[in-house]
Amino acid sequence: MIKETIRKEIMKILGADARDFVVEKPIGFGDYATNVAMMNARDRGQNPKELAEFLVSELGRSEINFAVEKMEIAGPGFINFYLKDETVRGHIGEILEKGTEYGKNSSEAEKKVIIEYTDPNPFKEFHVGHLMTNTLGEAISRIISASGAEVKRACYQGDVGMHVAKAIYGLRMTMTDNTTITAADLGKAYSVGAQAYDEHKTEIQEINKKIYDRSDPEINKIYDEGKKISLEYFEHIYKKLGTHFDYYFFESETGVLGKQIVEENLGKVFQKSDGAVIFPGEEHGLHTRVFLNSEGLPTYEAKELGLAKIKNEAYQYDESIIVTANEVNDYFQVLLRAMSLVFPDLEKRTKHISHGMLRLPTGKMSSRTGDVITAESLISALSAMVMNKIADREIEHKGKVAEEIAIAGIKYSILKQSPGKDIIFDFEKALSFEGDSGAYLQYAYVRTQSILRKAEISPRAVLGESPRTALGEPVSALEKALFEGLPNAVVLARKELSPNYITTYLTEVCREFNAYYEQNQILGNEHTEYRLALVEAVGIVLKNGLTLLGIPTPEKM
RNA sequence: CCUCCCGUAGUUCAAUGGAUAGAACAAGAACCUUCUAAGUUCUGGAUGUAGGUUCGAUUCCUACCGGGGGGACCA
Repeated sequence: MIKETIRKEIMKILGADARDFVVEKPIGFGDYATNVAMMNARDRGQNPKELAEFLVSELGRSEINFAVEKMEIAGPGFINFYLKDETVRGHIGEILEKGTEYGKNSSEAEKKVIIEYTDPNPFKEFHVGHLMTNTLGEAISRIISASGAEVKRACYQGDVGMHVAKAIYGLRMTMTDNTTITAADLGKAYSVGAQAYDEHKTEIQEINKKIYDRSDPEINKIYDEGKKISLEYFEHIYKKLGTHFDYYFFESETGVLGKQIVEENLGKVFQKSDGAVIFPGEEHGLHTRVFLNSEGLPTYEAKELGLAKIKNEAYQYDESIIVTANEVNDYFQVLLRAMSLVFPDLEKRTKHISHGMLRLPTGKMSSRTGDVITAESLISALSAMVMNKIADREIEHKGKVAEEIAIAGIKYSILKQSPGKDIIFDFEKALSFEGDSGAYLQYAYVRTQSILRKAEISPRAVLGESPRTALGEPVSALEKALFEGLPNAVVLARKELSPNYITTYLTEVCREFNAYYEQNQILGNEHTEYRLALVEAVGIVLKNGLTLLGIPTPEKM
């Protein structure tokens, strides 16, 4: 990329001890700009403008001149680089050549990354919170893959514990002997069990124990079937969401190992306290947490230590990323500190990132009271409204398209924000499909494909020719937006683990494309060949970008 | 009480320490005999308060105010 070339040439001039600087693509001040002069002037006893002038004259003799038309010094000492028209237009050809590979890089070709996300619990609902984790985790997985790393997706599921006992209690109360369990029954059963917990505590605790030791054939049967139904149901959702997992880990597996790890480090890392085994987080400026409860059972904390080890045995990762809701941030701090003492080599490679809560105008949700919005009900409610809107259009597989638009609406609203903050999900706005929304991006893509279908010549035909065929008109804002935009956004999104850089960029491309579309007739004129190439480039950028976000791209809508 | 996160237009969100703080919705005014108007163009409107660091602060530091999460046997 030109950006890297500029950086490299500046480093050649200044030497390796130069202070860090950025080369970025600002809006309205040339095509690329750098703050290098301001960053380094003081060290050299110069003022920023003197240094900038020196750099500009040196750069004037460097290889960037193949691409750069002129350089200007502006403001307090920025250097603005104006690219040559053929550089910008030449990039359109590059986009077409690379096709589905455009936007990717190979900076992490040797790296192995495991990423854990979604983590729904069998016997409970797959609710909108899981939808958020899944959307973010899937997007990040794809973005890391796009930088060349090998990425394995992991899902960690709580198949034992009180929530399961409650659900089984509820199932026994609500099911008659000869019915088979459905996924919908499980959510209801959990709610029944949770509400009955205060009155039937001992009975439910008894069930919990039997789940662990598998001593009761009737409970085993309900448990095995319920778990199977749950997991099948989750797969059905994953298919809708366009996600899949390479590894499934269960609490029933991590618990045994976790307990063992804690016991091995008793007295060194962990301490006994009030009959439980704790990690004294307060000594580290955090808070103290229980790892083994007074009955000797591992808590989630201990299980997580077991999980880290199991993950590493399953896949020798260089980096392990765990995506959760931010309500467990403090807990993860404690856990990672404990891990740094038990498995320092694993802790160094582990990173926890979190997202905010999805808040609905109706208020808070609770699976305990059954007052949840499941992912599926949200998707189908939105799909129905989309169906209504596209009722009189001639589209094949209308139901599928409607669902893809609905999912795009949800995913877009999650991925347009920087992760970590709560999301206020407003049905009305997600459905209005005006302005920045999933449908806005999909619609722009559909427009590109519609034009390409109508065209009688292939835009590939212009590939071999010089992009100068279009020199009769000035370089448009659209062409500038396409120049190296997606690869830059991918690099930034990877570095910050923030897909929203890609979302924002794609929205900008769409805005420019729609404006271009209004002002310029694509088909049937002297510029058609070049403009078609441009349209195809827009289509490639949108398709590749949306795919990285996990947002589907229908061909018609 | 302790601790972590967040305060940006009326609303929902952007902004890798940089230049004139970007969008969208809502409000007002235009544009469909032209490649899908789920679109485009134009007009108003914002960094909680007080300090500090810096050539430069929405961004970093301190205090305060406001909102949310967490604080030993759930995660």
